[in-house]
Amino acid sequence: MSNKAGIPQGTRDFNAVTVQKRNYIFNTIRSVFELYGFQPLETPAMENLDTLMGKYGEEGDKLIFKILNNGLDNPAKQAQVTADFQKVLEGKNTKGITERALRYDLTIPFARYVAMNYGQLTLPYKRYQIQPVWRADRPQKGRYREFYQCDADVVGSQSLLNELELTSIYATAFEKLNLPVEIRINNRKILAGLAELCGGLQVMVPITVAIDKLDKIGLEKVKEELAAREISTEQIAIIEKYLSIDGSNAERIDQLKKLMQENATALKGIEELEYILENHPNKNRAEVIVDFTLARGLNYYTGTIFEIKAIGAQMGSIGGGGRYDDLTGLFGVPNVPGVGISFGVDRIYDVLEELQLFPEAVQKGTKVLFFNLGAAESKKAFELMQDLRDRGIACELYHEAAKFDKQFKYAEKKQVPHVIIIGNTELTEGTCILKNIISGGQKTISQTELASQLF
RNA sequence: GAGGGCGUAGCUCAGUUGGUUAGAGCGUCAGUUUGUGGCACUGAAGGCCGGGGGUUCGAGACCCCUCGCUCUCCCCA
Repeated sequence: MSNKAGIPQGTRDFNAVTVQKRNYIFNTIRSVFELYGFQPLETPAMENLDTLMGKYGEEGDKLIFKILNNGLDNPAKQAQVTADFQKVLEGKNTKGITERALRYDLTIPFARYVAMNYGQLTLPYKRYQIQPVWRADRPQKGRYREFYQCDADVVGSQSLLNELELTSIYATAFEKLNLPVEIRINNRKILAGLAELCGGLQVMVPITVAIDKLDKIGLEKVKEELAAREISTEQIAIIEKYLSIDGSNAERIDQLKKLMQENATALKGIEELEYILENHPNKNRAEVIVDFTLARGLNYYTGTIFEIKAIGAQMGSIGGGGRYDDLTGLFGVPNVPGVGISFGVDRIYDVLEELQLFPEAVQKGTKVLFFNLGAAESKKAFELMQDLRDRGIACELYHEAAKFDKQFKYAEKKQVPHVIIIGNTELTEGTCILKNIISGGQKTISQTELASQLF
């Protein structure tokens, strides 16, 4: 096996059928975004490394794909490059070696864009963005190094109406995709309140990291992890109570209120949560479930957080998002609140495939194949084919004069439903044979009749 | 970052305790069949058995290294 062809780990080629199925997902989500008044935005595949570093936590920084600078082999710069590379070996980033990176998500580039164009934007600015992102992760099931995100964010508005809209977008889009999901929501203020009860905001991150793992590692392991992070026995007891909250949404909120007592931060979070539960408009389309153990990794969230779980499929979350108070502050424009959601298209694809929920009509291709039975015949066929194309019907003429056998097999493999045969006889008579590949039936019609034929 | 599994024809995979010329199905091409496909039959092409080293009279198989793919954990969509 010489020169084996290959593509980078964690990336994929998409064949015709796959692209069509993916477009079905993209188009569905895009149409819902636009229905809710969101406008498209596209940003470059690469960003300045500075823009991305430090935004996704320590783990995230390691997963950013960095782009090597050009011209490192320039002999004149050799001493500097050698010194810079030494820094890289020590684990430091340096502009001498790399100053650009592939985007890691769509939210930070969006924040960068808002900061750069703040004066020109009509606020609140509602944008959607559908583009690939790259992560230097170890690929595995449902995890790729190149994958698409579909984000919708609103910046410049504190209003909880935005949360209602985004909840509704989730419900509507997944209903259109015919995919049953549960929308889990929580509020970072509740988690902050819990942290306040357990020693202060500085323990919020370790607490959220630990409780986020509850359904994976179980209560005992979570408690062990908390203890390892110097959280006292009484405080762990509070967290245990917090985690044991159960029942319907109303029951859960009730229990939480008792636990949180007079904590103002938590009460604010609960109030926001209740508002969304009471007012979101598409209750019949998807279930919204309060999940106090939901934390989400990204540390810029400050209010409502969302996560989407497909019902009946073995898959991690297929979407998520939340509210952030000050995303653009990192780029010099403070006090711009926002809230956003994201759809994980690649995972949605895998789930739709697993549950066989793609509609038949997604696959579309050539409708009519003209047989090629010689020079004069194919010339006429070409003419007639162009008329059909002008009517918007997808057609092909077989690429060379070949035996029937081959032309039929071509039509079958490409699942072309109709073939038109123009041979010697038909050419002189001004007719053509119209054959349905699926039924096998055929009829001879005049070439002029073809213009009114439906396919 | 940690740990499993797998690399044999274009694809999916067999290949016995190590044994002589490495197989099947699908696909491709040709023919049965120069104007009617799917089916069937016949035939052909197609392999440094991922790469390198070692053990052995002998390695696709055993050992070491290496590269690639895949899955799990961490983390995430």
